[in-house]
Amino acid sequence: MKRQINNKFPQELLNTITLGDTIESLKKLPDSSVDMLFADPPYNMQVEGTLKRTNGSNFKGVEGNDWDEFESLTSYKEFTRTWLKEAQRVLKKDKSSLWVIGSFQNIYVVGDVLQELGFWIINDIVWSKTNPTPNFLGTKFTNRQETLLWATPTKNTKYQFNYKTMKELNGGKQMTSVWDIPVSSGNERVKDDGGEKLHPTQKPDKLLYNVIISSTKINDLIVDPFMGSGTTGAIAKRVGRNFYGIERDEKYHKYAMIRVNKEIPQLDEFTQAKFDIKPPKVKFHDLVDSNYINQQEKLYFRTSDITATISNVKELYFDGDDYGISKLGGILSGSSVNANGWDVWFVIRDNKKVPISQIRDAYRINVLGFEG
Amino acid sequence: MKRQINNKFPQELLNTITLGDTIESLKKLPDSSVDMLFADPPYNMQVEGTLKRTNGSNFKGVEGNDWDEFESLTSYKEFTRTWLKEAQRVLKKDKSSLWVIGSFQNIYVVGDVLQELGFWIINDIVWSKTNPTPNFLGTKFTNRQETLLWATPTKNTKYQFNYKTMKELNGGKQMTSVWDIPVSSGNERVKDDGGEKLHPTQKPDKLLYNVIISSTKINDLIVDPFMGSGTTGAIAKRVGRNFYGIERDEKYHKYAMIRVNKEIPQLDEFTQAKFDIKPPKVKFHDLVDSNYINQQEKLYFRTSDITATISNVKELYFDGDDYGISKLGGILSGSSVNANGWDVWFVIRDNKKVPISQIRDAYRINVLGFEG
DNA sequence: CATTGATATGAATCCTACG
DNA sequence: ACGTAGGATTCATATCAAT
Repeated sequence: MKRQINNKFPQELLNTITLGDTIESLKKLPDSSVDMLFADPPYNMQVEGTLKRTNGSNFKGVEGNDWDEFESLTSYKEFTRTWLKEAQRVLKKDKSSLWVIGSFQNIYVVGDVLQELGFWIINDIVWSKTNPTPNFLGTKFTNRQETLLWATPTKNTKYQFNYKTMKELNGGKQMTSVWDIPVSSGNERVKDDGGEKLHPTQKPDKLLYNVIISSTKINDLIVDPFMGSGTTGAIAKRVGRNFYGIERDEKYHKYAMIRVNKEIPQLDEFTQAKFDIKPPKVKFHDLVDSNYINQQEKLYFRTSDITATISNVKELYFDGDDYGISKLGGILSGSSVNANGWDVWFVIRDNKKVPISQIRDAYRINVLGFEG
Repeated sequence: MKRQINNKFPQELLNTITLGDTIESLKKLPDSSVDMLFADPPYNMQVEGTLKRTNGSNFKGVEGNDWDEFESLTSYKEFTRTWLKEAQRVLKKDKSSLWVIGSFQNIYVVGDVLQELGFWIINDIVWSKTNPTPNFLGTKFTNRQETLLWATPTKNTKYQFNYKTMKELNGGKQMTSVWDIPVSSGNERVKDDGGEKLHPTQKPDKLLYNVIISSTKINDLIVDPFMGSGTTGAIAKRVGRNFYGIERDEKYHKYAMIRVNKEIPQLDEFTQAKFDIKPPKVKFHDLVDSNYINQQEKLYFRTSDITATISNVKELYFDGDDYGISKLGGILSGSSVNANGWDVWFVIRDNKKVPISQIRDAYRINVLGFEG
C-alpha cells in the first residue's frame, strides 16, 4: 500500500529501499520534497587492534567493517559535507527537519559541518544507554551515550514538533533532551539466517519511535540514506509514515526489505498525535455572524461591572473606541500586553455570567464539527 | 601558601588570577608547563548576530550587529582556534589533559577545532541537569544538558585518570560519561554586594569537583583561562591542587579573588586519590635476588603437579625453554594471552602451597616499606 | 511451572613501566 | 623509539540450562 503524499517525490520510490551508494542515490531525488531525514552515518571510530574482554574472549564491535574506515579526519569531513549538502537540498524548504546520530568520534565534525552549511540546530539529544558496554580496562569513563542532532535545513524553515504527544509519552512532564533507552538486544535484534546478529550497530526501536513520533505527522515522508538493518523503515511503517531508504550493502538491503515487509501499521493516539491536534481558530465576529452572540449583547469584563458593547465592525466598543477582545482585555487588566480575550469577557446565559470561550466551544462543535 | 610544583611555570603566578585578556595572558605562559586546563568559553549566540558572553555583554574583538550568521560562525571558530592553540602549547606534552564545557550553540565548533588541531578526545561528558529550566513555550525538547569535552593535547599524550577513586565516588560502580548534577543554587551561588547573583552561568561545585578529582593529582597545576566567578580556583584550592586563572571582567575578577581566598584545603581519601595508589612493581627475579624465593626451589602451576624450575636468568625454566611467569602461566592455561603469573604459580611454605603473590606482598612490606 | 544460576554480549578511538 | 614482561580489569540484561 503506497500512499501518495507528495507531488514532487517519485511515487515509485515510496516505501522502498534502494540498493546503492548513498550520495549517488540522494542526488537522484528532487529538491524540497522530504519531510524528515534520519541519518546514522559511519562513525569513523578508528579502532586499533582487538579489545579483549576480561575473560580473554574478543569483543566484537565494528572492527573489521570496511564501511567505517576513512583515510583521515579531513576525508571524513568531506564525506560528511557531501551527503549533508544533498540532505539539505532534498528537505522541504518551508517545513522539515534532519536528525543525525553519532558519538564523540564523529558528532563534532557533523555538528560543525551542519552549522557551516546553514542548518539550524533545534536540540542536541543525548541517548543515555541504560546498559552500555562497560570500560573493561578502567581507562576512562564508561562511554554511555550517543548524540542525536536535530536541525532544520535553514534558519527560517519551520519544523513539526508534537509537543503534547511527547509530554504525554513522558508521563505528563515536558520531555527533555536526555533519553534513557536500553541498547537494542534480544528479540528486537535482527538475526541473519545463520542466527548471528545482522548488523553491529542496529538502533533500538524506541529511539526511532521517539524521533519519528516527535517530529513528523501521519503520512509524512521520511528518508534514511544509511538504512542498515532497516529500523527507520520498520518504525516509519509501523506508525503510519512513508519512508524511502538507501543501503549500499547487499546483505543489509535484503534483510531490511524482509523486515519492513513484515511490519504492520498500528495507529493509535500517539502515532496520530491526537494530543497535538489544535482546535480550529475562531474569530470573535464569527460568533456574532452566526448569532451565537447577539449584536446587541453587553459583554462583562471578568466579574466586574465594566461592560463593553459590540461595535459595527463586530469588535468591542468601549469609551469611544473600537478594540479587539484581547487588546481591550489587556488594557483593562492594567497590562501592556494582550490578555486572552476569550477568558476575560463574559456574556449572560440563564442569568449567569459565562466566559465567551464556552460560546466558542459550542460554535466549534456545532458549526465546525470539531471534536475536542 | 604556594607550593612549588613545576620548574617551568612562573612561581609568582601560582594560585593567582590575572585580570586581562585570555589570549594575551595565555601567550605569556611557558610551553609544556600545565597539568590540566579547564575552560568555560563564551558561547556563540547566533541569534544576536554577534558574539556575546552568556550574560549578554559583547565579547571583545567583535563589533557591530550587521554580521550574518556565517561571518559570526567563522569569527567564533577563529577565536576558538586561537585560544585552543595556546592551550595546546602550555599543556605538558608527556602527560596532561584539557576540559572544555559548552552547549549545542558552541560545543560542535569547539569539538571540531579540537580534532583539527590534533587534540585527542578521551570522553565527552554529559552534565545532565536534574533541575533544568523548562522550555516555556513548548517549542522543542527541554534543553537539559551541557557537554564537557575531555581531551589530551596530542594523541600520544598520557593523562591522569583516578579510576578507582571515581568508582568509589559512584557507589562502587564504574563512573559513566553521564553525570546527574543540579544547577548551582542557594548558598553555593556567589552573590555580589547588592545580593544579586554574580555570574549568569556559575558552574556547580560538584561538576568541578568531579573534573578535578578524576583527572589530576595533589599539587598539580590547573589553568582556567575563562575564570568567571572562580569556581575552578575555589575547588582546586579546596582539594589541594594549584591553579592559575585569567579573567578579563573586573567585577568577576574581584569577587573570584575573594572567593578563592576564603577557601580552605580539605584533604581526604578522595582528594588524595587513595584508592588509586598503585603498589610498587616487583619483578620475579627481585624475589630470587633477595632470597625470598630460593634459586633451587620448584614452582607449582596452580594445584596441579606441573612444576618449573628457576633458570639462570632467574625466570622460569620449563620443557627446555625460559619464560616469564605470566607468559608461561598463559601458555599452560591454554590461552593466547598472558595469565597473571603471581596468581598461578605456587611455592611450598610450611608444607603448603602458597601463591607467589603472597611472597611478593611480604617483600613489598619488609623490603620496600609499602603499606597496602 | 517457578526459581535460580550460568552464560552471552553491546558503535570501544580500552595498559604501562622499564630497559 | 620499540619490544617485552608485569599486572590490572566489567555492568545491565536477555537467554537458557538446571534445579
